[in-house]
Amino acid sequence: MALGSVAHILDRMVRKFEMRARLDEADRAALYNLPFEIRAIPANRYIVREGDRPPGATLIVAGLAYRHKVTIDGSRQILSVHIPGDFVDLEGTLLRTADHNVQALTQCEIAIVPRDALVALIEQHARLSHAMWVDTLIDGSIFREWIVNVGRRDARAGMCHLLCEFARRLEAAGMAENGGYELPMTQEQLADALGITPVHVNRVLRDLDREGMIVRDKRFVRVPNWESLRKAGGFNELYLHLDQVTPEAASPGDYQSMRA
Amino acid sequence: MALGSVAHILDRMVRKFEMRARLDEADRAALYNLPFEIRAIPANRYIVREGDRPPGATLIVAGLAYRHKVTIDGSRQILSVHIPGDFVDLEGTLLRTADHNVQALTQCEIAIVPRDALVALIEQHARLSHAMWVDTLIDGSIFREWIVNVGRRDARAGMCHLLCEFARRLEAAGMAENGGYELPMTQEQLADALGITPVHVNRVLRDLDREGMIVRDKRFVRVPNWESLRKAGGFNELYLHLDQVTPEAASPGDYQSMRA
DNA sequence: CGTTAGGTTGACTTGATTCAACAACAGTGG
DNA sequence: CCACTGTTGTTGAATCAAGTCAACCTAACG
Repeated sequence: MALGSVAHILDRMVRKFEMRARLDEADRAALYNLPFEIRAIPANRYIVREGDRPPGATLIVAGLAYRHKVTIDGSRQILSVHIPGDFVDLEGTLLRTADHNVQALTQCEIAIVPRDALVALIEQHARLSHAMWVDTLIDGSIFREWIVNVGRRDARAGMCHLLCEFARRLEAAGMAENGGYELPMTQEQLADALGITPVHVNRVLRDLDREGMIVRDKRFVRVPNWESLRKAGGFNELYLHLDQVTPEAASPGDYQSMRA
Repeated sequence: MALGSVAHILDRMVRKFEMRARLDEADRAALYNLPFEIRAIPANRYIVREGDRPPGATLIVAGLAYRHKVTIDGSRQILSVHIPGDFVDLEGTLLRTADHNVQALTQCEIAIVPRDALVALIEQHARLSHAMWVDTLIDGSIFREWIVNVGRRDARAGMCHLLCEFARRLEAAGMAENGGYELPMTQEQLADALGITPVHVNRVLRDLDREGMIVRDKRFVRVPNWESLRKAGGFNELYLHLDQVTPEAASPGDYQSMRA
């Protein structure tokens, strides 16, 4: 994507896929020519519900959203948090039915791309299909790390890891100010992401704060010492595949601006 | 795949992808013409290590394998268990580096498909690329359910859920005898899959056995009352997408034999 | 036939939950 | 403008599910 071009609704999505495979002009044009319908979603509104058969794929254009499942006894597990540029329901679109819920974390703007247009796109553009597949693989990698986070890290380490992940992802997306970021999640939502209780989230955050691992101002989090947070969470960003380009792809430097 | 044909090394893989998208003769032929190298792997041998850059994709031909990660403090989390027909390291092949380990659970036979051949295949066969992508989406769905399992189910429910998942998957693959199956995992491995300790696994299994929820003979598990195990685990097989065919795909009934 | 991996059980400890109260704050309507 | 209300955050005390430690048992195997 040429620098200096007028910002477009789909820019973030296109930019992301350019990091996933080497696209040519036709690929880019095809992405930008996708039909879509923009919709504004207030915070906390459901975007997809388990069991839905959505008519199209949902792309986050602005705001944050999260996936979650609710168990039979009513407890909720948050599965991932998504940022602008992410498709959040390829499952519901390409598989038959959505197997989990997607809900707006903050106020969102979403673009709905009709299923047929998406299917036609991937049938006609092998590289785009490849890029989207790689994207799905990376999502899977993040899910795997979350299994580790809830399965094998205690509350404190899990929280540190989660904060590290958000920091790096928001930073990579240019959504973090220097040394901190706005994390618009309630403690209850953090609890549901970590598989613990809100009360315990509160205690863990308090302790991290007291020890100087983080500095909180409302929901803005600042990390004075990245290295100690990273160690406390056992965080290794390999699983985010932030530098992911296919081996054939762009020469080094092309995406440096994304990695600050 | 025509019934009655001579069994082929790649049959299970081809059969699986036929459930993921409607393939034509050329697609099938391309799959069967993939070059590969067969290798025998003893139980517990590593197949892929975190950080590896494998030269090709590994397909399980016979036996079981599992993915896992080890945290900084040495505890292990098992991420998934794989059966014949599954590719286990598309991550290492299509992304730059493997972000987790893959280890043989039992003695395995694997087929290694060179990376270039695989990339050529997906570039030339949109439907195959689609099928494999759908497969990755389903893997992701299973990972998500595992996040719920370790995050929001207690040890007992988690174990029941895990046993249900294995039952259904092995059944769908024709690897379960009626009413039971061989689960070749040690209690330590079950513990690492559930994010608990081996000692606790032992107690949970003992309790389930005493209550008549399961009947054990070595590692062969029989489920006398499927419905009660299903309820105790809060198991809903939607997430396995066992019936997954693309909407345009095969007419109903084609795969009934798989679902006993 | 000793060695080892896996399984089993009891006693004790601990990280996290539960319950319950209260504080801070934003929004809403009289 | 303030009282009212609901959501989110905070803290203490009691309880519990799961972990830890340690002993011992069993079966497989070179």
